[in-house]
Amino acid sequence: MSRTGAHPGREGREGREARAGSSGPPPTLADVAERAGVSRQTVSNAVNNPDLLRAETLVRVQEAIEELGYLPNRAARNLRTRASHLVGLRLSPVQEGTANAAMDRFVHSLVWTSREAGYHVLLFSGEGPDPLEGYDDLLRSTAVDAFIVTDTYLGNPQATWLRERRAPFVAFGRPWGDVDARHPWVDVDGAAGTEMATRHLLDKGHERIAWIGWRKDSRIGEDRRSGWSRALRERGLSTTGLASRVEDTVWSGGEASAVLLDEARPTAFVCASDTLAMGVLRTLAERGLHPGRDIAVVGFDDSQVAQVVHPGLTSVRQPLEEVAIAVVRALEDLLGAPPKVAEGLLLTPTLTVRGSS
Amino acid sequence: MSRTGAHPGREGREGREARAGSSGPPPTLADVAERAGVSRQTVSNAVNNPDLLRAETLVRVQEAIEELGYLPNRAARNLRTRASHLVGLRLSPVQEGTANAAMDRFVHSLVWTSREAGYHVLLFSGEGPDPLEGYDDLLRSTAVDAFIVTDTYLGNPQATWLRERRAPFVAFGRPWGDVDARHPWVDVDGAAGTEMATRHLLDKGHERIAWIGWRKDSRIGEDRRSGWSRALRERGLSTTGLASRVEDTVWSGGEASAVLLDEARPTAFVCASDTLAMGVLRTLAERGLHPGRDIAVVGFDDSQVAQVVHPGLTSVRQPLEEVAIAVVRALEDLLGAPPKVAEGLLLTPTLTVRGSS
DNA sequence: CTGGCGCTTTGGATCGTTCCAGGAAGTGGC
DNA sequence: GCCACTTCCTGGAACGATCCAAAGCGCCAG
Repeated sequence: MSRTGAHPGREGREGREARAGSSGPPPTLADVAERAGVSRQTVSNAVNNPDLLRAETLVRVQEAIEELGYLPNRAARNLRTRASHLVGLRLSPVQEGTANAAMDRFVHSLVWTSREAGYHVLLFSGEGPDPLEGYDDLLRSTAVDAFIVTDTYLGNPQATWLRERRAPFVAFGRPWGDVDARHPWVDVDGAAGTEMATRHLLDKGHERIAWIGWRKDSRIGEDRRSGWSRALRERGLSTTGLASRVEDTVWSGGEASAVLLDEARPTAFVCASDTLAMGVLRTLAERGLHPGRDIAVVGFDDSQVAQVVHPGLTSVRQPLEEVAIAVVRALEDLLGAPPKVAEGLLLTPTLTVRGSS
Repeated sequence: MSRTGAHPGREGREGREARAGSSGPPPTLADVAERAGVSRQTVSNAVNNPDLLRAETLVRVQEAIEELGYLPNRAARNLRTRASHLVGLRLSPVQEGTANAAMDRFVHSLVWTSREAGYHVLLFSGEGPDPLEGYDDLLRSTAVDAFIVTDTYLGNPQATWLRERRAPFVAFGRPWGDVDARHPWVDVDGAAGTEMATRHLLDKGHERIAWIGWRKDSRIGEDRRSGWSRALRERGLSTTGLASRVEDTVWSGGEASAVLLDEARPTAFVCASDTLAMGVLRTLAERGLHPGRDIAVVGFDDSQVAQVVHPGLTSVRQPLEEVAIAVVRALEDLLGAPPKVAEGLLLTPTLTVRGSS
C-alpha cells in the first residue's frame, strides 16, 4: 500500500473510472473538490448545508459528486462528529414463545422507520452471563449513538444502568413502578386491548368471560388482566372464580381452561397471550367443543399462529409500526441539539377478529 | 500538517474521573499512554499485538487500560483500517409467512456467532422500489465490510450486482443455476430433509404418501419435492397422482389435501412448508380425521406454529445455528488476509417428530 | 572496542471528514 | 473614499486510531 509521490495517496487517481464498475478506492471529498474546482470545505457544505452555497456553485459541486459517485466516508464522518448514526438493539435470549413473533415485527418496523431518519440498527446479543456486557462495550467504543431497550417489562436492570452511564436510550415498555425514570418510552396499552376484547365478547352476548393470564409478579400480565376485569365490572358482572394465572405455555393454558370450564362454566376466554389461547383451543378440541360456535376465545399479540390456526384466533394486535415511529421520533429528539427528553407515550392496540369469537 | 504545541486538545483532561460515573469524554490512546508512561503506539500494540510487548510493559499498559476503562474508538479505528467490522443484512419485505419465522431464528444465531468473530450485524431495509438501493449506499460509504444475502433463492439480482461491484458477501442459499457464481454460500439440503421425512413415514408403515409443495418455478420447492419422490422410488413405490403444487397459503394447503384425499387416498402428507401443513390439518379436522392417528402430516421449517398446534406438527428443522456458524466462517475467510474464497457448503436438516406422525 | 543483530519502543504521517477562524468580493451608508 | 456588513469560500487543525520507518538497547562475535 505504498503510494509514493508528492501528494501521497492522492495523485494518479483522477484517471480512475467513475461510478459503474469502479474498482479503485472510493472517491473522497478532495477528489470531488478538485473536479469541481472548489475547496474541500465547500463540498462538505454542499452535502451538509447546501444553503450556504451560491446556487451556481452548488450545481457544479453536485455534478461532480454525481459523476464520481461520491458518498461521504462513514468512519471519517463518525470520527469527526462523534456520532455513528447507529442505534443498538439487543436481541433478547431466544425463547420460543410468542414474544419473539412480536419482536420480529417490531424490528422490521424499526429498521424501516430508522432509515428515514438516517439511522441504522445495530443488533447485538446479550446471551452471556452479564446482560449489560454488550451495552458497555458498544457505549465505550462509541459504536452507537443510542440504544433501544425492549424488555424493560422484565424489571431488568438495563434502564437503571444506562441512566447512570448517561447513555441515551429509548424504551419500548413502560418504566412501571420506577419513579426515578426520566427516559423517553413508548408502550402499548395492554389493558385497553383486553378491555376491547372483553367488550367485544360482551357485545356478542357473553356474560361469563374467563381470564387466563400470567403469574402475579408480571406487571404486564396484571395490566392486561385489569382491562378484562374493568370491562366486566363496568357491566356489573362479577369476576370471581373466573381468573386463572399460570405460566406462559400451551400446556398451562390448556390445563387452566379445563379447570375453569369445569368449575366456572364460562362461555368465553380472554388470554394474556396467543400461546395460552392455543392451550384453550386444545382443550376445546379434546372436549369436542367448537371455538367460535360453542365457546369464544381471544388471544394477545396477533402472532402468526393466530392467523394460521383453524378457525382463526381473534387476537389483540399491538400497533408495532406506530411504536417504531414513536421510538424513532423520541430518538431524534434525544439526539438532536438541543436534546429534548420526550415523555412517555401510550398507544392503543387494535382487535383482529377471526373465527374464534 | 504541523501540530503546534505539545498535545493540543488534550491537556487539562487528566483530572477527569475514571470508570464509574465518568461523564467526560472517554479516554483515548494518548491518555492511556501518558498514564502508563509509554507511547501511543505501544498502547495500540498492547491491544492488538500483545506479543510485541515485553511482559512487564504489557502488564503496566493493561493496568492503565483497566484503570481508565479504555476501549478503542470505533470510528478512528475504522477510518484508519478501512474496515468497520460490521456486516450488512437486509431484511426482506414483510411477508407474514413461515419464511419469516426461520429468518428470525437465523438472525439470532447470526448475531450470536458474529459477536464471537468480532463482528456486529447491521440491519437495513430494502422495501423501496429498488432492492439494490440499500446495498449501494452502505457499500459506497464504507459502512459495512461485507453483506450477508439471504434470499438468493428468489433468483434475485443481488448476487450478480454485488459481484460486479466486487463487494464481499456470503449467501445463505445456493446460487442454483448461476454458473458464473464464485461467491461462498451456505445452504440447507431441503431434499435431504423431505427424504428423511418420507422415510420416517415409510418406516411407520405408510405406503401412500402425498406431496404438497410450491409451484414448479420455485427451485427450492422442486428441490424439496425431489427428496420425497426419491424416497418413494427407492422403495419401489409410485408417485403418480400423489403430488400437488400450489401457493404457500393455509387455504391452498387445505384445498390441495382435500382433493388428494378424495382422489388418491393417501395415508400421509409431506409438505413443503408448515403453512401448507396447517392447511392439511384443517382439512383433517373438518373431516373428523385425527392427525397422527388416522393420517400423518409432516411440515417444513419447524416454525412456532408446529410446536404450538394441537397434536404437535412433525417438521423438518433447518440447522440455522450451524448455518450461521458456517456463514461467519466464510466471512472471516473472505475478509482475512489473504482472502480465501470459501466454497459452497450444504448442511443437512433434522426431523423434529411430534404428534402428527 | 566496534559492528551487527534481535527485541522493544518511538515519533511522525496518515485515513477522510467537519470545525473554526479568517479572507475575498460585493453592497451600502456617511 | 473609508468603514461596516453580508455573502461565499478557503486553508489549517482536529477527531483517535494504525502504519511505517527508524531509533535505543542489550548482547555477542570478531
